[in-house]
Amino acid sequence: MKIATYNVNGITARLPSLLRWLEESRPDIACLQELKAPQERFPEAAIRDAGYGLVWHGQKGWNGVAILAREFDPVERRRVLPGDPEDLHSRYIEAAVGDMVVASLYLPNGNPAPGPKFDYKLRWFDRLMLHAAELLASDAPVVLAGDYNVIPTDLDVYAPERWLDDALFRPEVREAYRRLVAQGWVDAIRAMYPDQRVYTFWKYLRNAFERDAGLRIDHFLLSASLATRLTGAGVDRDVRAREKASDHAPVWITLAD
DNA sequence: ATGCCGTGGAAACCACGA
Repeated sequence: MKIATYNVNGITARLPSLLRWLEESRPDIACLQELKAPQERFPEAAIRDAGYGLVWHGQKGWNGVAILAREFDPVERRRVLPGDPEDLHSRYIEAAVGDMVVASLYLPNGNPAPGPKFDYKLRWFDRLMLHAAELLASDAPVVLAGDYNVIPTDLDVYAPERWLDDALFRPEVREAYRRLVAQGWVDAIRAMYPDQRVYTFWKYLRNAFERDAGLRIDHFLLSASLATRLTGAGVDRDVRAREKASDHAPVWITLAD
């Protein structure tokens, strides 16, 4: 079982690349973020033609998340993170895929910090923590996959000293991530690569990818029953190297059946 | 230190990203 997460940075602009990657990588489940398309303009037919059932939550202009499952229709459980009826950003969708619960999430960026956007990020984090605790208590196999916009540690950024005041790396955010994981989740990429630098995002600017000036901000959090099945993980860096690439690379894990 | 690049929406520039 292969599960991937991929911030596409615009599903419309990325559709050809996405379809090529799906065919090559053949994930059983793919969580997408930053669709940047309204609900009715998501290219559903093209994804279904590629062999994937799906649920998605679009939004005009920004955000947007989806869950794709190969030869399977995910059963939507929720399309908002509970806790704030006034939050209209489409940043969370959750579905059952077989006996597994899968969430695709796009945590707010939070810059500039401090400020209202940073406050929103921290509030969103609090809501995620409450919901994640409920999911853990359910004892279902759960994977929370997506763009967390969190650099967890110094090992996850090419130049930590340059990111100290950034909303992705501020102490409050690292602490929130640490507390979330401490509920009992396993950070799958870090579990597979305890000491290595693994990046999932490189800015478009200044040849960041060629210099490998990257960040690890796309994460898989696994509940305990899934973590024991973890057999592999990787980043499809070749996809990031292509023409017309997203600034994020697809990230994936494999689980024993 | 920087929005230098990229996307989308609206309008031929702007917001936003991380």
